[in-house]
Amino acid sequence: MDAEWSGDESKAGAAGGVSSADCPSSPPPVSPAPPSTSPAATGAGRRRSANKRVVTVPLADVSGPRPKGVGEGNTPTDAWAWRKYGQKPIKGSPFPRAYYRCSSSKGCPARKQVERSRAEPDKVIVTYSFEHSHSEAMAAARAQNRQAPKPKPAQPQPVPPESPSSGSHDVAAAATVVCAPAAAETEAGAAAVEVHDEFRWLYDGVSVTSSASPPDVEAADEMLYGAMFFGAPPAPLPDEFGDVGGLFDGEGGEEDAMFAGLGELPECAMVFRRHAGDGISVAGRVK
DNA sequence: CGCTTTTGACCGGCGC
DNA sequence: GCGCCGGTCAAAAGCG
Repeated sequence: MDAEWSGDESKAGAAGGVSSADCPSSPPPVSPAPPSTSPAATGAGRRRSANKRVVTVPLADVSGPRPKGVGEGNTPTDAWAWRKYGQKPIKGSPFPRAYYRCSSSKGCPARKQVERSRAEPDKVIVTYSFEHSHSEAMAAARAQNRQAPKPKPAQPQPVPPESPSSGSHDVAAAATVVCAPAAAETEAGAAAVEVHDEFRWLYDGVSVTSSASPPDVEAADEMLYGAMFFGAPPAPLPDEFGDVGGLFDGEGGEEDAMFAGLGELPECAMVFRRHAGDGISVAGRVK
């Protein structure tokens, strides 16, 4: 497939070379986000040759499932608890990039970078590095325990982050998930407001407003992540999202217009997962 | 009290 | 060999 593999060369990674046009059922009328054009992108991203998953998600989505007490760590909608450990302005990009580490487990090597897409400010590029060395349930429990009291009963996590066969972590699979802004609305909901506050660094000029149903949001979340981490495309994403799309049409004045202009792309989450046979050990810095 | 966020500095890698 | 950039660590402050 056309997964953006930044295994050895993490260039495209955050540079923006992410395939923002992979939606099966949503022909992105939006500019396919010109990959190149980023000066830094070319010469940048050379460090850490670990495989990474590049995920493009709507800004709102990214900040949706975040109650409040939680830091932006939980940004990119997932059941894991993330802790921000750094933020840096990236050359060639008007938006800074935030660095997160998994705080669910102490020795979890999982990391992720969050940055807004240059091409599409309404989307954020989340780059995941390394897999979690613990089960999602654990993280979820932890996360919920302190941040989101949201009752997440059903939803049998398909499979733990661990690899299907190896059952190990380290292994980094690269996946490119492209979601339309519509999803954003879904998750946005009330979170959008908070998002704006906590994600101002991401928004940086982009106002997000919309209303959605939490349940749907979570669903989208699970699905999105399920695909990303479990490599198992949950189910009819387009369908679910399609429905969702219709949910947020009673609000979001500017946002709505904005997204509408984008082409109200339905929700799509393409996942290109791959296995990195080579054992990528956490290149920890021996300081 | 514990955890997370924020900001600055340092280190390492890559390109020229 | 030098410079540039990205990535990570560390310390301090704030909040729940």
